[in-house]
Amino acid sequence: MSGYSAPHCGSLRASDDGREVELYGWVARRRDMGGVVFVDLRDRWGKVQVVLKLAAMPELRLEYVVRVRGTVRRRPAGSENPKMETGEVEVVAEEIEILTRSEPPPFPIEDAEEPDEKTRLEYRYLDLRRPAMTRMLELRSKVNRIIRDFMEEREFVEVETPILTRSSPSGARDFLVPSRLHPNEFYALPQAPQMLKQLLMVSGVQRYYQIARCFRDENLRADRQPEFTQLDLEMSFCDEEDVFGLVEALFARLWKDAIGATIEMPFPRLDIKESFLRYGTDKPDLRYELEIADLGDALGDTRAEVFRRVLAAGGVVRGLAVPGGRDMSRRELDELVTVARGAGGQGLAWVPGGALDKHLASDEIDAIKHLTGAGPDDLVLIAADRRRKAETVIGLIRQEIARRRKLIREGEWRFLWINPTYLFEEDDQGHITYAHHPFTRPFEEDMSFVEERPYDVRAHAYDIVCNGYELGGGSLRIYDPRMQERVFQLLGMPLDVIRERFGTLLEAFTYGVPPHGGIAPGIDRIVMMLGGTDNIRDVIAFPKTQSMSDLMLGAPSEVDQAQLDELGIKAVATKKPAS
RNA sequence: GGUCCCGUGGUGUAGCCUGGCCAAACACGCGGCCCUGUCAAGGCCGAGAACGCCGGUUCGAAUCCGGUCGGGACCGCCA
Repeated sequence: MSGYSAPHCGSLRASDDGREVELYGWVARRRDMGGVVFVDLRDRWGKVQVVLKLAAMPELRLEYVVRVRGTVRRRPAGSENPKMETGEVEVVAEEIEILTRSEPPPFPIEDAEEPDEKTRLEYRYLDLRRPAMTRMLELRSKVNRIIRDFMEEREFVEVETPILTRSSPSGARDFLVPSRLHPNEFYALPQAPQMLKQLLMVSGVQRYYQIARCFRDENLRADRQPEFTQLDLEMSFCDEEDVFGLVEALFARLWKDAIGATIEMPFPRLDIKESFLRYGTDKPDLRYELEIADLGDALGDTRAEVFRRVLAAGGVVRGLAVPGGRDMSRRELDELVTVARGAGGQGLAWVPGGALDKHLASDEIDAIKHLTGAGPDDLVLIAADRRRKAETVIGLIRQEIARRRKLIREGEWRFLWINPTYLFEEDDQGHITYAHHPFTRPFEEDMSFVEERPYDVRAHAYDIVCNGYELGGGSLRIYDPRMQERVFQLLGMPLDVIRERFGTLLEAFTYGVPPHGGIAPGIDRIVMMLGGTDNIRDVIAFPKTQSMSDLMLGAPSEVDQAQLDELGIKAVATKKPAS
C-alpha cells in the first residue's frame, strides 16, 4: 500500500484531468442511483466525488475506509458542483477495496449541527474527524509553526523545562505528583516556567522561548483548561518597548499568515485602573463603546437609601447608558438582574422607569444622565456595591447588553495593552499582596511614596488583551537585590519563607544577573480567536470537562492499591473537597 | 462555595410554561425495495425512545415539586 504518497481527495482539481490516481479515505456520503453510485470520499484535505459503475458493486456504508483506483476527469458539462472545492472533477473508479468497515457513528460526521458536548467528548476521536475540528487541529499546528519561525528568526532559543518540577511563585493551586524514591515528597507540575526562564537569563541565554505546557488546578471556564499552552518567553537587556514591539510584530504575523487579517499597530495602552473604571474589567472588549461612569459625585447626599448606604460604607455606584434602552421589557430587565445576582451583586437599578425614580431628586437624575451620556431614549443601568463587586457586575452587564443588542462589531480585532498596572493589591483580609508575582519591577520613581500610598506604585507589568480576552501577561523583573529586598519587606514576607520559596533565584542573582523581562501569550486563546470559536475545548484535541474529567479515557480514575502502597499513599477522601 | 441553563429513539430538535388528546411528533441516520448523473439525491416500506436517575404531588406526569447524577455558562478562584 502506498497511500502515504497518494494524491489527496480534497486536492484534486481540473488540472488533474486524465490523471490515474489511487485514493484513500472515508465514505462521507453515498448516493445510490441504482445503476451508478456516487460516493463522496473524504480525507484530511477534503472530499471528492467518486463515480462507481462497476459490475460487482461493494456494500458501501458511511465511514467505511476504502481504497479507490481510478481516473480523474472533468465532470460532464452541467454536473459541476460549485459548492465543492473539487467540484469541477470526479474520479471514475476502476476498482474499489473496502479496507475496514464502520459501525454507524454515534453522531453524523458530516453535519452542520454539532452533537451534544458530552457525546463529542466521549467520542472525541470521531469529533476530531469532523472537518471543522480537523481545521482547528491544522490551525493550531500552523500557529505553532509561525511562532517558532518568528522566534527563531529573532535568535530566540527554545529551551524545554521540566514537567516534574517544584511549586512556582504564582498563586494557583498546584497539581502534585508523589515521589516514589522520596516518600512524603511531591513534585509539582509547572503553573508556568517562571523561575526557570529567569534562571536561563542568568545562564546567559539572553533570548529564551518555549511552547510550554502549563498546569493549574483551578476551576474551569469557557476559556480555561487545567492544562494549557503558553508561548513563554524572556529576554535580557530589554525594556517594555522591546517586549511590546516584539509581541505586536508576532501578533501581526500570526493574524496575517494564519487568517490573512491586518491588525493595527501599535496597540493602544490602557491603565488598569482606568480599564476597571470604564469597562468594569481588566480585559475589555473594545469592539463596542458602552462606557461605564462613576456616579458617586452625583449622589453625594442622596436620599436614595440603597446608594447612601453603599457610599457611606466606602462602596461605589457605577452606571451605564443603554442606547435606546427605554424599549427594554420588564422581562429583559429581570434577566439582567439575574445576571447581576449571579455575579454576586445585590441586583441592578435603572432610571428612568425603575423603583428609584421617586427616591432620586430630579437634579440627581439629570446628573446621572449627564455622567453616563444618556439621551432621551436611553436607559441607565446602575450597580452599587463594594468597588470590586460593582465593577464586576456592571462590567458583565456591559457585555450582556452588547451581546443582546448586537453592538459588537464582528470582524474587528481590538488589541490593547493593559499598562501600566500596579505593584500591590489588597487581599481579602485587607493585607497587602503582590498583584503579579514578587519579582515584578516597580517604577523606580514611584518607590519614593511607597510607604504612604503603596497601591499607587506602578509596575512594569502588562497584559495583552483582544476583543475581551486576555491573551497574555508579563513584566520586567527586579534585578537589583536592594529593590528586591525592599519589595519582600513591604510584602511582609518573612526571611525564611523567601529563602524557602525563592532561594535559588535570589542566589542565582548574586552571580551576575542581566536586567530582563518577558511575557507569556496563551496559545489556546490565540487559536480560539483565529479559529473564530469562543470555547477553548474547540482548540484542544483532548480537553477536560468543567469538572475536570476526561470523558473519553475516564480520567481521573482510581488506581491499584499496589501503586498506592509503593508511593506510601493512603486514599482517605470520602467526599469532594470544597472548591 | 454560589447563580443560571440543559438532559426526550443512534444524532439533532418539537412537546414541558397552560398535567390527561403523548407507550411521544419531525428531520437525519439505520434496515429493505425501486431508480445509470446525483451531490443535504429522490420515491415507497420498516425498525427504533415508556422522556438521565430516585422520590413526591395527583384519579392521572416527559410535563408540577424535591433530591441526585451528568454536561454547559458565569461569579468566587485563576493572570
